[in-house]
Amino acid sequence: MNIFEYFRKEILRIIASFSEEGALPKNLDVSSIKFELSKNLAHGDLASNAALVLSRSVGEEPKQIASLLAGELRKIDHVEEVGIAGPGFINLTLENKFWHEQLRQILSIGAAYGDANFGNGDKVNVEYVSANPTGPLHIAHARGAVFGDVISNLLEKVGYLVTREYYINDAGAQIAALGRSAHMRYCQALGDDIGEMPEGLYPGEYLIGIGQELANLYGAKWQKKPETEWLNLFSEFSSAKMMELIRADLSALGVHQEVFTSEGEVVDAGWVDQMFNFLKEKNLVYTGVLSRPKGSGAQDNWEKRPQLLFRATKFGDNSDRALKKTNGEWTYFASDIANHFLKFNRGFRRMINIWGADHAGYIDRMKAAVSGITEGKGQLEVKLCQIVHLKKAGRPVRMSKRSGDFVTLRSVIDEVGKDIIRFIMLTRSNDSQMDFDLEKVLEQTRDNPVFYVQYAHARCCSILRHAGQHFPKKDLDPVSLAAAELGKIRNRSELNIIKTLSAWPQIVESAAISLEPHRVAFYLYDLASLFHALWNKGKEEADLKFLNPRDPELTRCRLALVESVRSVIASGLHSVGVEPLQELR
RNA sequence: GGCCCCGUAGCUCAAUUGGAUAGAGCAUCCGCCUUCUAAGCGGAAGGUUGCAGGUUCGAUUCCUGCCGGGGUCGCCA
Repeated sequence: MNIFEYFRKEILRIIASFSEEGALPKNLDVSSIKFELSKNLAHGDLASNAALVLSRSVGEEPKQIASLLAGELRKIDHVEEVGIAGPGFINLTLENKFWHEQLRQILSIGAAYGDANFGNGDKVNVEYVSANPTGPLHIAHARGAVFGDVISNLLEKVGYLVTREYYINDAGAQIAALGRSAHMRYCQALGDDIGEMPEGLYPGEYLIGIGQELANLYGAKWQKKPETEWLNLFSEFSSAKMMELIRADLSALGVHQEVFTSEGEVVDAGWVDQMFNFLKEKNLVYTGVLSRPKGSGAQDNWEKRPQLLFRATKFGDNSDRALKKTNGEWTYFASDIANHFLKFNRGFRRMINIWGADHAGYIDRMKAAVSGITEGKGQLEVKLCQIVHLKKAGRPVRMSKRSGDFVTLRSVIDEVGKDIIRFIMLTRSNDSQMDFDLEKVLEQTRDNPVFYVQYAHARCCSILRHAGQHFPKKDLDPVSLAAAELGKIRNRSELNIIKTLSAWPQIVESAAISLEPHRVAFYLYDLASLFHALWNKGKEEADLKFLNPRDPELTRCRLALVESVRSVIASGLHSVGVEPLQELR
């Protein structure tokens, strides 16, 4: 049980009974009342804003309400002290016994500690990466990949039924360009001198192998033929190959999506037509002319053109949006609406998309489309990941798309490993831009959070290994440690660690609700920091060492603490998809 | 020019979604290695949260207007 939830319920119960007696008004809005771990030790263990929140509707000073509530809070088990401070905060100090009991709980729940069930098994679709299969992934894709993946883990952890999804943009002009590029490489493999790759095609070396494969498969069959005869074949072949590559890269990053939806298949299955008919029926499409975009930019070739438009403005977008190109083809937007229409029909009312910051301008129209296509019953949330700048020793690593010369995600994985990439990607809020420095992330110092957290976990393991020399193995498993006489844990630093461990379920919950997985990374860093500090105290005060062969009872208490720290760090690392290390070498 | 994100300690970033004295790391200065891994720990110093208003018991957080940086702007995806 989440302790904050527990005390919240207690205070709500107290408020309700005062309402009943008439000491407080009835039907108070208590929704924003909460308990938190006190930031400042001088403020006790837990703090509540209850009196401040109620002040206005009750019509009394916060402090008066606080003292009314305080009298009852004092009667709750394990509450040692109730204080009123500042503008009217209620501070609880709890008996050590309460924290010992928390420790016992954490140990007996084990890896499931922090899990919750408020998702109620509701279906959520999380779509992320969704890069065009026109080339390998690079580091910015990794940010979205990790972000989406960890969001999914966290939502599962709190009880949602999550589907991780990748939407493959395997239709349209860019895929045709891929097919043409592959044809160039194919001709090259057959001995042609292709010279420079023409503007608009993909010059990257990754297509050379595909050209060779096509040459092996078909010989010279398509070498001199007109494009219309081979384009589809070449496009499909190479985009399929690219998807294999991308999936392998994702897998190397520890990202495994359950569903890969092909844009081409969505179109072929008629979902665009269905979507269009639906919108038409609801009078949400018309043929019209958009006004010229204002401001600078290369709009010199702009001219008035009637287009098939979706009434996005009806749902808050600031312009209606084109569904068909002037050549009669559906726009990307149209097939993306169809994709969301399909998702909704697959039973997802809640859809979460993770996009790169360059798609920010697309959010309003897509949300508008989802509102339209689901008649307001579906909900789309879009989270953006800001740009990642790849660096090496502080210097930018230049990536030129024109030459096709860029650092692939795969090469970064090979260089630093997936765990480091995953963790580093969570050391910034998704709204902040970030630098990814290939050298700094490998440093084994305190300013490398991955290392620092791993080191804490390894330290716990090391202590437990050493303990094995003094205790039989069966006495060291979490369950038997939970049975230890924990009353000997009295030191402030130790109790602080238990308090921090008690906040873990709340961290998971808030990270899942706000879709902000970086909170987990910061929490793990803080927990690791407390643990390292305690470890070091053992050097100054020998009786704070975890292992004390002369006092087996005390040692078992300490080991209980160590094991619970290990367990929560491991659980947090698993949530972010990082393998906890037993030892660092 | 419109829209979106960012602006917090010298630097890189947090801040439990409106809470108390705004916190970490790096860099600077001062301490700590016969150890359960010093790959670490403790302490000091560092702030008008870009600027100006507003909302209220209370604003880094919400609103308005500016300033600066980034992104994006009919048929590309």
